Amino acid sequence: MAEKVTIATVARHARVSRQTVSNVLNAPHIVRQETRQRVEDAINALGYRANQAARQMRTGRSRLIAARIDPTRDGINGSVLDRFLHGLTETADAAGYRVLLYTATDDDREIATYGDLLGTYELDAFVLVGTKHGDPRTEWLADRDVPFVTFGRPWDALDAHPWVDVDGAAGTAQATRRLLDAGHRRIAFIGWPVGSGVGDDRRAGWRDALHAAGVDPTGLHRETEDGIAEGERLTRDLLVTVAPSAVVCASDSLALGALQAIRGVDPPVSVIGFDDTPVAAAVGLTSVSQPLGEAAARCVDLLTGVLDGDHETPTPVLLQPSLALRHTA
Amino acid sequence: MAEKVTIATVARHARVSRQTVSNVLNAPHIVRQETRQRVEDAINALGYRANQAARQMRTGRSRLIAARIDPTRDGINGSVLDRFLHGLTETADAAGYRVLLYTATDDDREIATYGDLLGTYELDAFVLVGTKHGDPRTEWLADRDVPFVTFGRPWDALDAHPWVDVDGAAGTAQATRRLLDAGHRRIAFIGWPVGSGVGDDRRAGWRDALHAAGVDPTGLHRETEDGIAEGERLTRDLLVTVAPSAVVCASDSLALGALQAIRGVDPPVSVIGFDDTPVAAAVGLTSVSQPLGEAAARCVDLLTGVLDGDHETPTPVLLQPSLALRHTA
DNA sequence: TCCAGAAACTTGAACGATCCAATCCTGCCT
DNA sequence: AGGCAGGATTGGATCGTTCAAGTTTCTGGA
Repeated sequence: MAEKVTIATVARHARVSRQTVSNVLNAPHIVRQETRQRVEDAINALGYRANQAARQMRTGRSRLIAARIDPTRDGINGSVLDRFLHGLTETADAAGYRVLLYTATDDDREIATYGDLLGTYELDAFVLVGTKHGDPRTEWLADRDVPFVTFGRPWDALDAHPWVDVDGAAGTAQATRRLLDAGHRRIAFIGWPVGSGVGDDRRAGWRDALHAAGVDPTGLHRETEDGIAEGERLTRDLLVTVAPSAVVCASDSLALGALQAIRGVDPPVSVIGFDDTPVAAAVGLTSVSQPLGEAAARCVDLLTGVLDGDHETPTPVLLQPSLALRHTA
Repeated sequence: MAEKVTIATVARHARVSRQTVSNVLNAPHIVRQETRQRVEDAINALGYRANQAARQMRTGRSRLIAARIDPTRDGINGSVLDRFLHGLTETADAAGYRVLLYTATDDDREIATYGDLLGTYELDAFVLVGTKHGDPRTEWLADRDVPFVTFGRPWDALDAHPWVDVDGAAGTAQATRRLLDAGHRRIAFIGWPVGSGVGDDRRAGWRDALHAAGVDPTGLHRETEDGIAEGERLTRDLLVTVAPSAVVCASDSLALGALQAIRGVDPPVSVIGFDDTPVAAAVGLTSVSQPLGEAAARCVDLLTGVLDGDHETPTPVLLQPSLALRHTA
C-alpha cells in the first residue's frame, strides 16, 4: 500500500520545492546547509530513491556500463574474466554505475548488439576484454564516439583508445629472474603460437630476462595451443631434448601440464605459471599474478574520466604483475 | 547530426499517430495489416528503437534482471557460475530481458542492494544462485512480492518460491551405478561436511545406489572442505584404510586431488568427479555434468511466466545431470 | 437508405526527473 | 529607512512512451 515516493513527496515533507530537492542531489553546494540537512533527513525518513528512468529521460545518461561475458573456453583461464567482472561490478557500483551483461557469437552480431544496447538502453560506455589485430569492434565504437575502454592493449596502435593492461612481459621476466637468482640457467618457456599479442609479450619477457643475464634462450622454448595436456606433452619433449632445470609457462593450464610431466624427475624441475588462478593456489603452483581488481578499477576510472570529466583521451594504464610464490619455484 | 528517432518521427513518416505506432509494437493484432506494414517499413527505414527509459517510466517495467557475481572462491567451481551467467544472459536476451550484475559482501548488504536496485532501476526480477537454510534474502524478496528464482533448491520448504535445480543425487547415483556395472564393489565417496544441502544430496545418491545394489556403504565415505589438497589427503587415507577400487567425488576439485593420490596405484582406481569443469575435460576426468545452459534457460522461463503471465507460482524444475565419460572411469 | 455496433485510428494527459527563467528573500551598505 | 546585489527558491516546460478516452471509418442488417 505504500505510496510511491517521488521527488515531490520529499519536497512536501521537507517544505521545499522539487527543484531544491533536485539541487540537494545534483548540486549540493548551492543549497543552504540548513535546508540541505532538512531535505536529506526527509530523503532518509521516506526512503526516497531517485528514479533512474526519469532522470535518464531528461539527461540522456543511463549510468549503465556494458561488459561481455563469454562461455568458458579453456576452463582455468575462465576464472580470470570472472574475477575481472567481479572487480568491475564492485568499482562501478562505488562510482554510481551498474554493469549490464551481453553476449555475442561473432563480431558482426556483437556490433549489432552495441546498436541495440545504445538505442534501447542508452548505455553510457562499454568495457571490452581482449582485442585482436584490426578489431572491427573498437573501430565501430570509436567512429560513433561511444565511450569505451579495453582491458588489453590495442596491439596495432597504442594510442587508438583508452586501455588498461597488465605488463605480461614484466611478469615472465620477473619469474625468469627469480629462477636465475635461484641458480637456474637452463630455463625453458612454453607459450602460445606466435601472432597473439598477449602470448608474444609473455615470451618476450622470458627471452629478455635471459639475454640480460647472458644466457642464450635458443632452443629452450615451445609453442602450442593452451591446455593441460599440451603443457604436459611439450614439457616431456623439453625434458628429453634440452633437459631444462626450470620451466616458465604462459598460463596455469600449461603449467599444470608441466607439473604432471615432471613428477618423479630428479633433481626436481621448477615450474612457474601465469594468472595465479585458484587451481594454481590449490596445487601450490608458483604463478604470475595479475592485479585484476586493480585493472577493473582503473577501467572504471578511465571511463568516469571520459563520462563525467573532460573530453581528453585519458592516458593508458599499464599495471605490474607480481609473483605469487608457492612451492614449485 | 542525425536527429533522434522517436515514436513521433516514425508516426510522421508512416502518416499515422504516435499511438498507432505504439500499437504496432505492443499490440499488433489491433492494427490493420496494411497500416502495420507501413509502420514497420518506417521503423526499419529510420532505424527506430523504442527508448527503454521512457517506456519504463510509463509501464514501471525495466526488462532488467539482476544476478549476483561473486569473487571466485574455490577456483574450479567458479566456472560453474561463469557458465550459468553466460546461459542466463543468452536466454534472457532472447526473451527481451537484460542481465544486470551486482555484488555484496554479506546478506545485510545484499538486501540493502535489493532495495537500491528496485528503487533506482525498478528491476523486474532477481536470480539467486545457491541458497542456504533459513535464507534471509529469499524471505525479504518474498515478503515484498518481488519476482525471483533461485538456482538451487530451498532446502527448508520446497514450495517456498520458484526454483530450478539439478538433481545431484541422481548424478552421483548414476556415477555409482556405472562403477557397479563395471564390476566395482568397494566404491568410496568423498564429499563435504554434513549440513550443506547440496553436499548431503550428492552423498545420498551414492549411498542409495550402493544400497540398491546390495552393497554396504559403511566406512566408505569421508568428509572435508572443498579443495584439491583435501581430496588428495582423504583419498590417501581411504587407500590405506579401506582400499576402494573406485572413488566418487562431490566436486572436480576433490576428484583432481584423488587423481593425484592414486597415481601409480595398481590395479588402477577409478575416479569420477562432479561439475564437468573444463579442467576435468582437460585431464580426462569422468565427471557428472550439470546442464547449466538448460538450467539458466528454465530460470528465465519461470521468471517470464511470473512477469508476463499469470500470478500462479510456477512449478519448480528439477533437471537431470548426465555423465561425461572420459578415461578415469 | 439508414443506423447500430465494431473496428481502426487520433488526441490529450501522465509517468518522475531535470533544465530554464523568473521571482523571492536576506543581509549589507549608504 | 531604502536600495541593491546575490544567492536561494519557485513554477512551468520537457524528455519519449503508454494509457484512457474520444472520434472517425467500416460493416452488415433491417
